Amino acid sequence: MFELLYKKITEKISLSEEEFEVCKTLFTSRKVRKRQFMLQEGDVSRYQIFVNKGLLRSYTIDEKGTEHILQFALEGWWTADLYSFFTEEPSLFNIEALEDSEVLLITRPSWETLLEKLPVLERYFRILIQNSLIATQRRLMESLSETAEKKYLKFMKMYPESIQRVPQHMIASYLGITRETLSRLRRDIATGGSGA
Amino acid sequence: MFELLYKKITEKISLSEEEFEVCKTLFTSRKVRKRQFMLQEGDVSRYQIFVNKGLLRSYTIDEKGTEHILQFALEGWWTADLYSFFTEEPSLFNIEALEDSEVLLITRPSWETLLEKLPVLERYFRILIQNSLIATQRRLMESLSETAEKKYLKFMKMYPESIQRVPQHMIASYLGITRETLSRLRRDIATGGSGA
DNA sequence: TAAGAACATTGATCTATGTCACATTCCGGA
DNA sequence: TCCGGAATGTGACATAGATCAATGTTCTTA
Repeated sequence: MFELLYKKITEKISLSEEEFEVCKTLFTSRKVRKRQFMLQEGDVSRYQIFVNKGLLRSYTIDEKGTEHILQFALEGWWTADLYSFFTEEPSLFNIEALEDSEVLLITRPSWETLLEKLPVLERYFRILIQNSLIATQRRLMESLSETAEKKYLKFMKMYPESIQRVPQHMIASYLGITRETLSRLRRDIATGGSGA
Repeated sequence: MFELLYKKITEKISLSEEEFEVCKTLFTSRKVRKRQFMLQEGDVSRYQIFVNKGLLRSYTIDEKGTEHILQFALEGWWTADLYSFFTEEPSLFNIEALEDSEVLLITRPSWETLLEKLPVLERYFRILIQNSLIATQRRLMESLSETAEKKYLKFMKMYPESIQRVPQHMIASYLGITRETLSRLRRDIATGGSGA
């Protein structure tokens, strides 16, 4: 149940199995079914979520009712609304399972305890968040400079696995284009397209 | 010379003046003139930059030659190309002073030393990067969902006067619109506009 | 295993914003 | 204090992608 988390942590920092025992006492495990919500807009994000198995997405809905996906979270990834988690303000995000999944949850108080007992985890989370920031900055720059087609091609290269598991209209929503546009540009790529 | 840095750090974590002495030995100070570059595309980002005084911007240039501004960095802010800084790969970013400025620089090796000697700074940097991630995620979601005009109005609300004093074409470039579009929507706001 | 829901495709049309070209204003340095 | 380049403004036109509407396809679950 905790193997993946231990593996992920020790990829970034060194942590003995004895130290890791502390983690086991502070996380709780939960199974979630496809389409089940871990967080709904307006609620406070009570947990940081580690995905043990399955796939989640976090997204907002704008005034027009259009969904915008911030993140897909696969096995071994973390997700949460960090702002809401730390400030306890209501969240603007929804977090929903796209497949039957298994997650590890940690509450804010447990998380504080964890960092007190294992301060070396500050480094782990710093690295994690740092990589996330780098990726988000890149995505922002690309969203401002690339055409819809290039964004899609880069996404496919970057996340080949997600392509198989996520419906197209959600990929469109992640890329900031409509499902119709994505459908059309896929057709164009498939026919004459770019390669040949 | 180090007062602002000390103030900024102790806003987030507690650090005695004695401990802070270590910092003083690991940073170097530099004055930069307006239009001077701290980093140019293709070079490795050798420093993390703390802005003591003045204003910098970091930006990329796409294949069409269009500039896209990732960040304005005011007094008390950090900037760097984190990816390049940590991987030592050539950077895709330029970092340029928009005013005569004064910065504190820390190299990668010094930064590693700093964290070894003062591990409590892991927490400081974690919090810093976390806030940056939250802000970048919000900016990304807004760039996907808002009109040019709303993005501009939010920008004006969000940022202090000093940033609003940067040339308009740079604000346009930060918002991901052309200077012509910004010019026109400012006219529209000024005349009939939104308020009245 | 059938019916409804979710998902994908396609055509016609619309629109916000980009592009290009030129005029005007502003500002820093000799 | 004047010059030249940077910055801004504006009109005419182009276009990527959105929107609307209809149809076809594939899950899923009772």
